[in-house]
Amino acid sequence: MIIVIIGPTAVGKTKLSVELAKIYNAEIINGDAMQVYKGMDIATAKIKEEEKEGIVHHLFDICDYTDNYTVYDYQRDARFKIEDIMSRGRNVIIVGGTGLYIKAALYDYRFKEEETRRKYDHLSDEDLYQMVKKIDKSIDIHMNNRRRLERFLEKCDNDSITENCGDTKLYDFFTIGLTTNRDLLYEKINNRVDLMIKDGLLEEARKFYDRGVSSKALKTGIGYKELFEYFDGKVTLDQALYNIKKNSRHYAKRQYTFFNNKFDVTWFDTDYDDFNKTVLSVEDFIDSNISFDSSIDL
RNA sequence: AGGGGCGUGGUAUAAUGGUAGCAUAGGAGUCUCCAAAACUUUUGAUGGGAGUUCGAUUCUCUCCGCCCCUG
Repeated sequence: MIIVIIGPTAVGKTKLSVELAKIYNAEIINGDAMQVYKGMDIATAKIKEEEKEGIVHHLFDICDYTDNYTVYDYQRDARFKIEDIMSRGRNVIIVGGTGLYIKAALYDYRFKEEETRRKYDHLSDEDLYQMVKKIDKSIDIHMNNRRRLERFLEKCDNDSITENCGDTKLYDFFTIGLTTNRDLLYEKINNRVDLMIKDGLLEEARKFYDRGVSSKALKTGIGYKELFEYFDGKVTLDQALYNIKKNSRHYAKRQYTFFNNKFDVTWFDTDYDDFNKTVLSVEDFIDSNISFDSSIDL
C-alpha cells in the first residue's frame, strides 16, 4: 500500500506522516524538492531526528547543496525506494509539498535522459515563441515564459515528438490532502517564519552565505535568497522576513492549485488543537478503503 | 480649546471640473527535469451629508476621523 500525503507548507504533513507510519508499518519517502539537501534544515522545516520516532525515512539529506538535483533524479530515486520498501513487505508513505515530483514518481511521466545546453541566449522571447509556434501551433506556452519555451525547444532538439502519458498511474495509492482555512494557514506560515528565526535560521543561512557559492538550491529555497539580500545589505532584516513570509504564502497558494487540479485528493482539515483527531479521521478513511486491496500487510 | 494640514481598493500612492491610474497584498489558473521555480489572469477605492455645476473625487460649506503646532 502507498499513502501519499500532500498539502501546503505548514499544515502538519510531517507529523501526520509519522503517525500513519506507526499505524501502518510503513517507511516514509520524502516528497519535497528542498528537503533532499543536506544542511538545509530549518528553512525547509525538515523533520528532526528525535521526531522520527524510529520510523525509517528515505530521500532526506541525499544531496549536497551544490548538487543539481531535478525531478528526473527524484523520479528514479523515488521509484527505486518504492520498489525496495514494498519488496520487503512494508507499506510506503510519500510525504511532501512538491506536486510535480510526486506526480512524476507515481505516474507515467517520461523524461529524456540527456540534457542539452542552452543555446538560445541570443534570441528574444518573441523569437523563441515564434520557433515554438512553427513546430507546433497548438502548443500553448506564453511568450513571457522563457524558461518553458527554451525547455520545449530543447526537447524537440533531442528527438522528435514527446509522447505524453502523464495520466496513467504506475502504482495504486491513496492521496491524502491536509488542509485548513486559508487565513489560519497564512497565520501559521507567518508565525513559523518567526519560529525559524528563533531556531537559528539566520545562522543556517549565514553558513551557506559565507561559503560564497551560489547554487540552484540556495537560489530556489525560500528562506535563503531573502536572507542573502539582507546579508548583502540590500534590505533590512524586517524586509527579508516579510519577503520570506510572502513567498511562503504564494507558494502555499500555488501548491493548492497544483494539488486540486493534478491529483485526486481526499482532503482532511488539520486540527491544530487536537491533532489526534486529524490522525483518527485519516485512519478511518484509509481503513474503509483498504478493502480494495486485500493483499495489504498490516 | 485655538490655528493649520490631510482623508482615494486591505496597504502604499497617482491624477483630474468629464471612463479614477500604478504598485503591493488578496483570489483564480497553467504545468513532463530550475517546481520552495517560471508564467498567465482577476476582484476591489475617492470618509458621511449638503451646495455651486449639464456634470464634483476635484470647488464651497458642514459633520466625522486622523496628524502637526500653540496653550
